[in-house]
Amino acid sequence: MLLALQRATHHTLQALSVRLAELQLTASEINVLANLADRPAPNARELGLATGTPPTTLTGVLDRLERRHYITRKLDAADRRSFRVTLTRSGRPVAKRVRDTFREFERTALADVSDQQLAGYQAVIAALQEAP
Amino acid sequence: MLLALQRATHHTLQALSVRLAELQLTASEINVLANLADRPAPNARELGLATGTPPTTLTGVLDRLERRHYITRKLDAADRRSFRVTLTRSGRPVAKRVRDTFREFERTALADVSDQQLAGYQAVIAALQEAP
DNA sequence: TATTGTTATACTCTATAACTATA
DNA sequence: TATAGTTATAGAGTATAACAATA
Repeated sequence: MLLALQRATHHTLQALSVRLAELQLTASEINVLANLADRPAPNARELGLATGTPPTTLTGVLDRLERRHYITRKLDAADRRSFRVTLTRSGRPVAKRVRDTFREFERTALADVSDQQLAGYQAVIAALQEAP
Repeated sequence: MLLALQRATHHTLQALSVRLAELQLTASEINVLANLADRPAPNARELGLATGTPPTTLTGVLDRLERRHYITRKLDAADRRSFRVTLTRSGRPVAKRVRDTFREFERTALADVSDQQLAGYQAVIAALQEAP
C-alpha cells in the first residue's frame, strides 16, 4: 500500500519530467514553477510549505531558477528578513507550460476514474498526511 | 492533486523514518528491508522493480546493508550473472521490525477510512501508475 | 528571543555512460 | 548480441548545525 504510493509518486514525477524534458528542469524546480503559476509572490517559507521543499533545498532551487532568469527575489518591505518570489516576463510562460502539463496529465490519467473513487483517494491522502 | 500526492509520500517516509530512527536507515534501505521481509531471496533486478530503486542506487544500498551484516549476496547458480539477496540471522529481526512499523502506520493512519474510500484510492494510484 | 533565509558539511539519490562477466 | 550488476562522474536533494539580519 505504501510502496504503491511511492511508486505512483515516482512514476508521476517521471512522466512529468519526460513531458517537460526540453525545459531541463528538476522535479523540485517543476514543483516550484507549478506553484508560482497559481500563487502571486509567495515568500520562501510559504513556497517551501506548499511544495514540501526544505529550506536548504529551496535556496538551491531558487538560485538556479534565478540564474536562468525565470524568477526574481524581491525584498519584502513589510518584513525585511524575507523576500517575495516572482516570475519574470520570461519565466511566466514556462510556469504556465508546467502548470498546463500537470493539468493535462491529471486529466488523461484520471479519465476513467469516477468522482467517488477520486473522493476516496483524497480521503486516504489526507489521512496519511495527518497521521502523526 | 499531484502536489498532495507528493506531500503525502514525503510525509509518510518522514513518519516511518522517525519511528525507525534508532535503526539509522535511509528511506531506500527501509524500502529494501521491508521488501525482503516478505519475499524470499530476490535478485537485484526484482528488488529494484519492487522498490522503485534504480540499479545505480541499489548497488549502494545493498553495499551498506551488507557492510552492516543485514544481508548477503549469494551467487545464483542458475544464472551466474546475478545473485540472490538474503537476510542474515541478524538482519531478519531488523527487517521484521521495519515491516511491522509499515503495517502499524497503515493501520493507525487509515483507521477512519472506509473500505470504499480505500478502493477509490487504489484505483487512482493504479491509474496514475499506468498513465504513459 | 524568535524567525527568515543562507552557508557549510557530509551523505544519499539519481541519470548517464562505460565496463565485466555471463547468457 | 543481450542481460545482470558495478563503477565513475556529476548534479541534485536533504539533515544538521551555525550564522547574519531583522522582527
